[in-house]
Amino acid sequence: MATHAVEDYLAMIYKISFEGEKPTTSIIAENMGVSKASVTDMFKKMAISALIIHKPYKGVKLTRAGEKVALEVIRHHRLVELYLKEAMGVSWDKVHDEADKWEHILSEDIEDRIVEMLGNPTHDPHGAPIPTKDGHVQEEKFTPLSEAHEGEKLLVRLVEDSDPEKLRYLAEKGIFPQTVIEVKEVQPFEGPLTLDVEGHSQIIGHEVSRIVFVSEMV
Amino acid sequence: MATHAVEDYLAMIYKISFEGEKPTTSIIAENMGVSKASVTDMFKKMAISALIIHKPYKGVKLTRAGEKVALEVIRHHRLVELYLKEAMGVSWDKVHDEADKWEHILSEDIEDRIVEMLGNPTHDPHGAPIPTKDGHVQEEKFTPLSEAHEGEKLLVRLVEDSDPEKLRYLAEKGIFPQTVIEVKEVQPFEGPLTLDVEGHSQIIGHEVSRIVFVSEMV
DNA sequence: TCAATAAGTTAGGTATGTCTAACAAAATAG
DNA sequence: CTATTTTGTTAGACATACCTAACTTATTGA
Repeated sequence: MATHAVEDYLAMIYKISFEGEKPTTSIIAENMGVSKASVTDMFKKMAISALIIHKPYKGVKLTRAGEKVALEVIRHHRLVELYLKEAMGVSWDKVHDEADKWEHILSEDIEDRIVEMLGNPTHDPHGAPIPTKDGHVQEEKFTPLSEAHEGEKLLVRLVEDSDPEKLRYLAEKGIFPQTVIEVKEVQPFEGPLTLDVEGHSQIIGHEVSRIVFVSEMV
Repeated sequence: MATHAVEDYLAMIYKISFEGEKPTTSIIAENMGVSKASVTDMFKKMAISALIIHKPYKGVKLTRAGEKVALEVIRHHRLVELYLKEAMGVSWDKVHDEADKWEHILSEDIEDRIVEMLGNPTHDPHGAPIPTKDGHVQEEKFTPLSEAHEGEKLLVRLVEDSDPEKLRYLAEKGIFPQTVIEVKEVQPFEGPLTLDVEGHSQIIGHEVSRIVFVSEMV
């Protein structure tokens, strides 16, 4: 069994890879908030356990075994986020930090009960897909709202979950997954966007628009 | 902040003391499933942190600070047990082991939500009182069913929660906290007890009767 | 009361997961 | 194409929480 720390590393490697970055020693160190030396040690251990393959300067690759552990942790995380929101009424900006703790102690039994209570959910409160029990996800790539153009009618699909401040801000503006927004105006030089969010005009900054991912309405 | 291990030691010391035993190095080692040397180390650390006072051969005493931590962990444990049973439908023989994991990661926020959802509960599914947030419990002493006499009409008040097998067995017999039972026959030499449990005649062994605690009906 | 037993501690070790400082190697840029 | 910068590793520590084996101290029972 992987330790909590190993689970965290594997999930992070998965996430970084998914985002199209190379999970190198430095990048993982940066994202995990630990020193590069610690990452070197961990990579060594995880390579011995056949969870990753490490090529210095090229980054790390999850083996199928490593990927399975990563997806299980991510499944736990996203299920717990949704459970906290739906069953316990925790606001969506707080569920991430709680889920970081719960993801490691969730038993099969409780996992199954949560799944049943939530009716086999497919996505967490931020729009991220929940991996299946047998270790598969179908992650989709969406466009950041920061790259939207005037006149577009967009469907919010996913919001990055790690910054509570920004999530609270977006909640105030009425921006959640499944919200339909129309882009009224895009100011140049990374300027603000004027949106129509369910009949209300909202102006948001470029910075915050980068964590909102959208797809075009058909 | 106390580590998980320290929290476990403090809760165990509280429990052992409450049961009238002296929490000595050996007894804690036995109950925690660790070596005596480990307990010596831990006692030293906890004494430095002013959580306990240790007098070799005399046992350990919780300081008020230590007691508060112990009661907080126990509060978490018992609240989670009840939550798992009431809100998630987990059977009472399984809640203990799950709660052992949850008790250490429960945030104030989630704790408050659980309390609210359960309507300020006072007792866990085994009949044990839930300490208050400010660190007080009013634990009551009950008589083990193993010491009951023929003809007595008794109210089940508490069942020890650590043995799932026995809990499942008792559940089959319909014996829970608040169940009324009449003692029909007590066989000598630690023999079986014949009970009337809500109109059904039940025979249980002496061993299992020792984890059931009762009070007399008025 | 004093020897046997039980209880407790010390010394030295292991595993996990961190760190800093020094060093090595690869990538990149002029 | 080599010098600088970036990236990565090694060496040596530290904290937590364990362990066994050896030793010491207190309790107890004959």
